[in-house]
Amino acid sequence: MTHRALDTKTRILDAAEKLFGDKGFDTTSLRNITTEADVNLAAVNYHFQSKDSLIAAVIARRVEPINQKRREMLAAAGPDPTLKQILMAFLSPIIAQDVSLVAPLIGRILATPDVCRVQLFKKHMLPVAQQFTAAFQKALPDLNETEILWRLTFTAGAMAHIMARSVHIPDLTGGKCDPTDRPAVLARLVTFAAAGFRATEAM
Amino acid sequence: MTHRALDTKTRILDAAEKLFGDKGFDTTSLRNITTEADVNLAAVNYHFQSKDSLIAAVIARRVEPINQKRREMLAAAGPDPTLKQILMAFLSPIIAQDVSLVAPLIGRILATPDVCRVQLFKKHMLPVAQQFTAAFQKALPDLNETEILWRLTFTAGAMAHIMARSVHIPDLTGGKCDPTDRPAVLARLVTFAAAGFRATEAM
DNA sequence: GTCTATAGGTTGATAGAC
DNA sequence: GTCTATCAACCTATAGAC
Repeated sequence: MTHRALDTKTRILDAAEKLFGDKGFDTTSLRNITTEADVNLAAVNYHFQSKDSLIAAVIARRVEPINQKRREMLAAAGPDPTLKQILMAFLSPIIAQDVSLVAPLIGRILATPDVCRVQLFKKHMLPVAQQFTAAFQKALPDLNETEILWRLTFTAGAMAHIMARSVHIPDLTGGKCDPTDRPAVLARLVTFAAAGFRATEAM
Repeated sequence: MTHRALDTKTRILDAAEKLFGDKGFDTTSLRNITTEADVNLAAVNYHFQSKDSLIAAVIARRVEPINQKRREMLAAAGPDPTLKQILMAFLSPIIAQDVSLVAPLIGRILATPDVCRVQLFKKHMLPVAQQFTAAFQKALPDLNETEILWRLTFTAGAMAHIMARSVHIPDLTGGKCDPTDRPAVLARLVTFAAAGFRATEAM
């Protein structure tokens, strides 16, 4: 019996999550991961079959709880949620994430077209997106579905961007924007997106 | 004298731009590029010194004209541009881009933290961002600089997202959103962002 | 300027001992 | 389950002939 806190499989997932977030999926080699996790190189191919399967496992471990939380918050808002409640249910679980470690990973997923489309969007995100589009339609009956889908895309893009670049935002804003204050970021994005969703064509 | 339409250097830049956009900077090898460009492997190290220099050259070739056009549009709007004019000057040159070939590349740049920060943002984007922040402050005197920087970040994120994922948006929206209709996309994003910029804290 | 050839290093994945 | 050792393929970059 070893005195290690976590088992090998978890150690690999943790290390992979960290490195994928820092350097991206392609740049991170299995050797980088096993070194960081302090496990043997062959262990990754024993517990997971391939690098692609490992990527899928890393993503699923973080995305599924977030989507679960999204569904819970949307359900908790009752049968007729307000625009702000819907946006909170969609954004809060991913932005107000406990660890700053998860943010870069999520950002990488959303910013990498190939991995994203195949692994995440088609499997994890599409049902959630449909559920939220329906909620938006109910809250904004004057907006047609196409318009809602566009504005949801814009909102998801803003979210993805502050996730992906959370480390660099202070550098780019002369230290004026602090992305580590998650509740403040969330409040600002909800305000911004809610106004965007309520915009009328004529400006 | 060869019958080739373009010289080797341009052929390399074109091929690199295409492949970087499709597969990302790290995944694309110099061999991929020279094969696509139908030039010799050593040519890339002759005309550019290294892969990093090639990436910088590919980025600069597209980003500089866009930023130039942004400055021109902002100046053309006069000394007191409206919010919509500022947003148009910022978004139009990058979104209403002629070719659909450029969109993935721009998306990749904005989605890759490492290359982005070093190559693009610090060199190309920071002066433009400062110029536009000043314009926003003049148009929205009630908004403090931090708030403007956050909302500009959200807007840039939405822009980056539709650039990076322009190929996949129809797939994710059941064909309802068509990102190839650039003027329509631009109009929608300007409407969305303008409302977001005008939002008041209390919702 | 363009080519071939190759050095020197890294990668993902596996075979087989323990 | 964990290890060592290794394969075959790939990479960037360069040296040197033409």
